[in-house]
Amino acid sequence: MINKLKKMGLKITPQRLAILKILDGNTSHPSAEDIYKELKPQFPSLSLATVYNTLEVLAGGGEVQEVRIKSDKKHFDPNPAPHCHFLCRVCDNIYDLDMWPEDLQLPCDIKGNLIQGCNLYLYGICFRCRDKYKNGNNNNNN
Amino acid sequence: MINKLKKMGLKITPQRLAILKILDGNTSHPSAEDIYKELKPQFPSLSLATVYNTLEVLAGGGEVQEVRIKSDKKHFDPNPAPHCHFLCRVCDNIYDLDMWPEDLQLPCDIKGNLIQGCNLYLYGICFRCRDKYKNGNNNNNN
DNA sequence: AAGGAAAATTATAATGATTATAAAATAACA
DNA sequence: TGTTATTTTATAATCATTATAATTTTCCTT
Ligand SMILES: [Mn+2]
Ligand SMILES: [Mn+2]
Ligand SMILES: [Zn+2]
Ligand SMILES: [Zn+2]
Repeated sequence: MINKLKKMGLKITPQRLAILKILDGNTSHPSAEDIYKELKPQFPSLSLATVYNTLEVLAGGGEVQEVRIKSDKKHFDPNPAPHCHFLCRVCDNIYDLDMWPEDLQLPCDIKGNLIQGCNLYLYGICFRCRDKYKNGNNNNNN
Repeated sequence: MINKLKKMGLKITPQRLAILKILDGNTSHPSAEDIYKELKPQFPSLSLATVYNTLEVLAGGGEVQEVRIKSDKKHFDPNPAPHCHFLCRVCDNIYDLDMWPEDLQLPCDIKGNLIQGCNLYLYGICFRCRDKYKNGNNNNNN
């Protein structure tokens, strides 16, 4: 955790450690504001700009990846490896999906173009929301 | 062209026809502002809001697709079929790439999730820009 | 062809996520 | 412990997109 910051030549600060701690192993793909709201109680002086700055530098260093599956807001993923993201249009959650086109290993060459990065975004209805509909609307437990 | 509008129950206006004409067969993936700037000389009264409204209704009707390969701006594509987009980090152009994962035909089911839509975005250096570098910087014709 | 309702266009303001700025605080090194 | 570069913070600015409301236009009916 601390190593990630040192590796990038960044100073260790409580704010950065807290942000990294939230991200570590997190598969919920939080936005900058999500992280800010989660930390604000423990860090009353925390600034949203600090969260943005930290996420930007982590992304620039390849330690986290930006997920731009929604049109209005960026989300962040501590797993920097290219993998498939799925947005459920019903519950609005972003999920990892364990599928990746075999013929797309980076970096690669496609018709003379050098492919260095890739995003695969899927949209639909997650199995949880499908199940809810399947069970009918007679029991309205959202 | 006119049929697309009628099919969607929209009124035929000069502005909409002009926007559709620009889009027809266009593979440059223009933004709303690109289209606005191109039309403004011929339509001095044209409002940017009209361009946005038209693109939104066309996208909603499945006649064009939004391309969100850049983080700051939406681009539009008259080809509504899912296909692969590639952003060159050098020239900043968006290109179509003729590749699509075999195992991803829509709609489909992945682990219980219903997949209805998909975006595949690639990033790198296009063959044109690679050629320029290959030929060295001694002839500086950008 | 003229009238009129509904829809579209326009100018303009509002929104909201993100980025920039500059002063104050802090981390890390000697 | 002191010094300096970095970071945090509060705040303002940016800018693509969306909302609003008045004006204009389409298009169906007469
Ligand atoms: Mn993920
Ligand atoms: Mn395209
Ligand atoms: Zn869901
Ligand atoms: Zn290029």
